[in-house]
Amino acid sequence: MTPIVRFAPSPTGRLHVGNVRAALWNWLFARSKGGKFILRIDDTDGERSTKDFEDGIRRDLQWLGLNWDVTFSQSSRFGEYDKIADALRQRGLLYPCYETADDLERKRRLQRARGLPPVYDRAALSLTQEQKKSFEAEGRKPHWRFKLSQKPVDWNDLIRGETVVDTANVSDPVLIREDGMYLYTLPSCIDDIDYGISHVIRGEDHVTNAAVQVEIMRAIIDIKGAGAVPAFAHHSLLIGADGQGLSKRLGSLSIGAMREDGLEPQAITSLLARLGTSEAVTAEPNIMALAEAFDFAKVGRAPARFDEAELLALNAKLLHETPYSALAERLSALGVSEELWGAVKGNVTKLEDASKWKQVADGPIDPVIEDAQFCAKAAAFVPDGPLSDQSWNDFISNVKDKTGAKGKALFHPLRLALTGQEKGPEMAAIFPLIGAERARARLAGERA
RNA sequence: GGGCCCUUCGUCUAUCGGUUAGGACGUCAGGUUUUCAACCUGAAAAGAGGGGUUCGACUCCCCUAGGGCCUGCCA
Repeated sequence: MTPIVRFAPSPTGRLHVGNVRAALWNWLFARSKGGKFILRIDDTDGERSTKDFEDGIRRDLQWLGLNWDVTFSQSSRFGEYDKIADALRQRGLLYPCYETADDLERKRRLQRARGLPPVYDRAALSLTQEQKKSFEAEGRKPHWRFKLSQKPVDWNDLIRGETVVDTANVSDPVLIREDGMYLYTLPSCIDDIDYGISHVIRGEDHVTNAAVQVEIMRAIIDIKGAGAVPAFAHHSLLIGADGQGLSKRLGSLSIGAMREDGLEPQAITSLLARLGTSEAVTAEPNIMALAEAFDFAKVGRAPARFDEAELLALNAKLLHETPYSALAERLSALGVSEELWGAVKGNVTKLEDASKWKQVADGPIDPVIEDAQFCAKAAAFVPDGPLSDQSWNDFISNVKDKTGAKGKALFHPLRLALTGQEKGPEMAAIFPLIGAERARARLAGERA
């Protein structure tokens, strides 16, 4: 049986590192097993969902290389949800409640104050027909809760192992709001059954939900007379480099922001695929290679730290290892030649850094003159005509002979004058690209 | 407040009662580059604390501390 998995974002915000990790692991698992990856847009909340967010999510996933086999939106399936909801009502598994949000809030506070878990007391279950009618007569609309079994639900989680959640400690979930809008819970369960989802891979913030969903899915399977409860894999969530939860600063960790910042998608997927696993994090230009090594057995249970500095370092490493041919289009758009890339790639963190070195090669830049006399003397030894690979060596030997400078005292002032930078690529490689004329001018302290 | 999960080098982790506690990234050192970065090689670096159980605990149990998550008419 080949797996069918889904990533189900709600289009109420941008994709960030946290939900991309879930998306990526779903994708890697599907691809490693020759399965299907479904992108489902959970847009039952018509007020908060926007087309812009949906488009953004699709764009981000595509940019990362996470292509999908099937995609659909929940808003196109309300008819299906209505059918199941009716069947659940008939079976007494979906019952109307008339408490207001304030009522519920008050109850919860009271329970908490008494040291009790804030679980819904099912008061609505003992409402008489007359009471319900009088609520309706007042113009009150019910919200609808699913009646849980109040028994332990267990499953063998692919990451967490044997997991048990006692639904006696969980409130009967509201499936339909007072205004008739579906919460994500029921549509998600129906879709997972209808689309034959074999594995639900997501964050551990859904562990309790899983128990609830198992019960709902069993009811749906019973109604339909077909379908199967999927396997679950709940991974730990990411925390920040400071060891604290990520939720507060998710905005800056959006994939869109990273793209705009000039990061390579492969750096992001390389890090997120292996962070929190026993697999070493390496710069992996080919996302399929990540899929081949993917295995739930390698996934740890402790929260893993996401460090932007690590991502940046990985981005640099990736670029250092990438040949010109793979980047030709983007580099030529920056006006960076293969020769220049070869000389400077070891000194870039982001691709756009190559522009800085193009500027150094083509000018104009302001030289940094440490020792004007020394630089002026050196200028006299810049060879004439086009410079070659050998030119730097010839030049430096002459300067050394005539000035007596050597080592750092020799190189440092020349590097500063010629490139304006403290550090950079090997001078022998970049010297010919700067050219004799500009080199003389810069050594004289002129902008060139 | 209640529930669930977690805690090994700075970081991600291996170990599934007996190991010189291994690897990767980072750090540092050396090499190379007649400088720096890059690159190559090497080194330093860890079982949160306290109790048990055991001939023997990183490993099993309990407590403490710390962290994450859930506890919504959000997802």
